[in-house]
Amino acid sequence: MKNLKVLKPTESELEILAVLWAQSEATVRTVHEELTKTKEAGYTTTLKLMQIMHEKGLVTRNTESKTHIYKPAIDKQKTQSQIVNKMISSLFAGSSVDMVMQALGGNKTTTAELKKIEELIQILKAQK
Amino acid sequence: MKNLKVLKPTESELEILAVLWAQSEATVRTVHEELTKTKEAGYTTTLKLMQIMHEKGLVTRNTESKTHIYKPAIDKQKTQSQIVNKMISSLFAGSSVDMVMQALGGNKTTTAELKKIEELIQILKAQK
DNA sequence: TATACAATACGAACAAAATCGTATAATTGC
DNA sequence: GCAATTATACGATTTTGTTCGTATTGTATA
Repeated sequence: MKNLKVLKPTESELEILAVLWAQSEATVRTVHEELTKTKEAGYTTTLKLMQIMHEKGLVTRNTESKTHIYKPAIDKQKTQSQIVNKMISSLFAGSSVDMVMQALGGNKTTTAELKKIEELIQILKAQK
Repeated sequence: MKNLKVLKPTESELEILAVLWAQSEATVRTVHEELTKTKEAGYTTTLKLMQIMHEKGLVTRNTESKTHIYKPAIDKQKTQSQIVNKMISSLFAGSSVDMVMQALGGNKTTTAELKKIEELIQILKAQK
């Protein structure tokens, strides 16, 4: 009995999770430095956020040494999928295709990437 | 000088915008009835939300008759793209492909939809 | 025209998230 | 060992979003 209730990370929490997913684990300082590459934030703010995330069970932490080490406690794929699906249903009236079009339409996708998606589509079609 | 500052609708506001986008225009009552198909909400709550959206410039309204008529004031495509792009950058480390894979991977996409995406890809490839 | 009904306005309360200051404890380098 | 530094804890405040009750006004109709 662990993740029964759906944990819905906030915007800020997602940013922190993204760092943790990328690095597997990190200290508050590391996370904070990563975040401040993109946006303004005070150190204690990041600290507090991560403490709250710990309370919520979004992260685990090792407190053996003074400097705590945090790890993500929820699955990256699952979380991504949850959020994407929610967005598809609320913002794209349930049409994943519409969303994909929006995502790819920006013309920023390289040929190689397009090829990758084509391959995925082949696989999916084969499964039908 | 219209949309200079990025208007970031909240969750609830997006739900309302979705209705307005779908119907072009609507009264509070109509929007509210649409919303309550999905979720619980008091009428005055919806009303208040729409009034706030008006203050923020997310919608316009015609107040000639007693019953006001609301229209979306921000563009559907632009808004969708904004949100999707933000998600790609914050949740998928900037990889639109990763997000597309997540969106399509759920195995809920029909063959017809897959075909549509393939066509889109052809078009995009032709543009390179 | 009076009554019932439907709509808006508005303020207040509540809730959730984010921000930050300060206290305190551990650690490090002289 | 002590000062400076770095970390956590924690409470308080602020900000933002949501919810709802109540007052008021317009509208239709009996």
